[in-house]
Amino acid sequence: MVRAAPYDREIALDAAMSLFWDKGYHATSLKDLEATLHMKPGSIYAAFCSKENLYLLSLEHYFETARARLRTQLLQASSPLAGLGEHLRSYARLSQGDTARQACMLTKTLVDTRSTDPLIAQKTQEYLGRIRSEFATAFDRAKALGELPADADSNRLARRFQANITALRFELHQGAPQDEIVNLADDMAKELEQLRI
Amino acid sequence: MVRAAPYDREIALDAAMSLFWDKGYHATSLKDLEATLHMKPGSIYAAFCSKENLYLLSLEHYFETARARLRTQLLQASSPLAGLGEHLRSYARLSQGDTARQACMLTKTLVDTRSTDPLIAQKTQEYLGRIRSEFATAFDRAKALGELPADADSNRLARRFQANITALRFELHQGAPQDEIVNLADDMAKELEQLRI
DNA sequence: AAAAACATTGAGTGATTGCTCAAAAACACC
DNA sequence: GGTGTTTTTGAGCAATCACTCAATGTTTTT
Repeated sequence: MVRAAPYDREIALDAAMSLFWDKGYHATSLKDLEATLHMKPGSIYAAFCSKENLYLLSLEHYFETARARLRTQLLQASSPLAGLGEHLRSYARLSQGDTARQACMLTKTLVDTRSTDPLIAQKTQEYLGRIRSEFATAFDRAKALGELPADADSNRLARRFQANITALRFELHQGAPQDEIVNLADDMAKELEQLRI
Repeated sequence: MVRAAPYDREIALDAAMSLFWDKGYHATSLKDLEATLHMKPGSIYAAFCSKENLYLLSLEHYFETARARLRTQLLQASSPLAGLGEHLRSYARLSQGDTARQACMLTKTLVDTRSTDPLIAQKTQEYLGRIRSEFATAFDRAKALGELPADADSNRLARRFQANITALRFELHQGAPQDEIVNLADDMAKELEQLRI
């Protein structure tokens, strides 16, 4: 009998994340995970304790990745507002093929677990809040740099911005035609740029 | 043995809708349905064929109800744009308690079934499209009445409007504080009213 | 090279899944 | 009140669920 290569925690976690992101918590079975992670049930439980815990770890992995991507995107931009606008429009450029990855995993998770898995739902709310505060920080920087009026409400703008992204990504997930997605992202980006002065 | 009262199809369907809306398709078991509908498995299958079919019927019931509510709301308003604005703000007035009913069932369904139940997902997309065309019709009426410029793009506005509602309801579902919800609805409504001329 | 420590295996656990169907109960008609 | 139809019942089906563990294989330590 050939022994499988020792599992790589990072690779396994990334694969689990993809699967969960695609199918959701409840619709993903251990059989699915065994196949995707190339691990037997015993190994999965030795490494990750439970399906719920594996989901929590996958979710954390998603959050860390998403936040890192956002931060580099904001740092590379010519200004905070430009960075946020670029972030918005970058979703409109996503390939239409990869339907599973188009809606935010945090959004999908909250919908899937809000009334069945308090622990997962709570963690998800926390992550959403932390992403939102990244947006708020960007708006704060915009104020400090004179891109926004000094009396702008960063938290309110952050909530509005996050709501826009949620909606845009849901439209992607829904399968809206590419040109309508681009229009939608344009409308949202214009709204953002109108704040500038 | 006491025989149960003959089931009332409308009442049962409404109860099923509530349960599915709350827990989602995958997380709802037949045991749950039996308890909620006060029906034994045999009766459920005699009346509704399968869990999937019961879900489809519940979804249809949701759609009909939601559309009817929207239509009366639009008819009662002083103008199309005013009606749409009122529709938006009415979500912000929803009680914070009823977390399950705050996100749109169509939204939740699509997230839950997109990559596992093509039939349900497809029907959901259809219903979302039909709601969107209700919005588009309202924007058309606004144009006809001179509330909007003649060159306004009704379909584009409808998509944007629906995206806003999706986002607003998700924030409700997420548990955002009441005052922030009101602010968000205000931002969206103002955006709508800025179109007027 | 032997022993101790660790990782992986996969058949198998009891519970639960969506669902069936023969029997029984309630109804409609005469 | 008897007969035939319709509806409801609930024990129980095969399949699947999340999960366990003794056995086995692979390293590390000595």
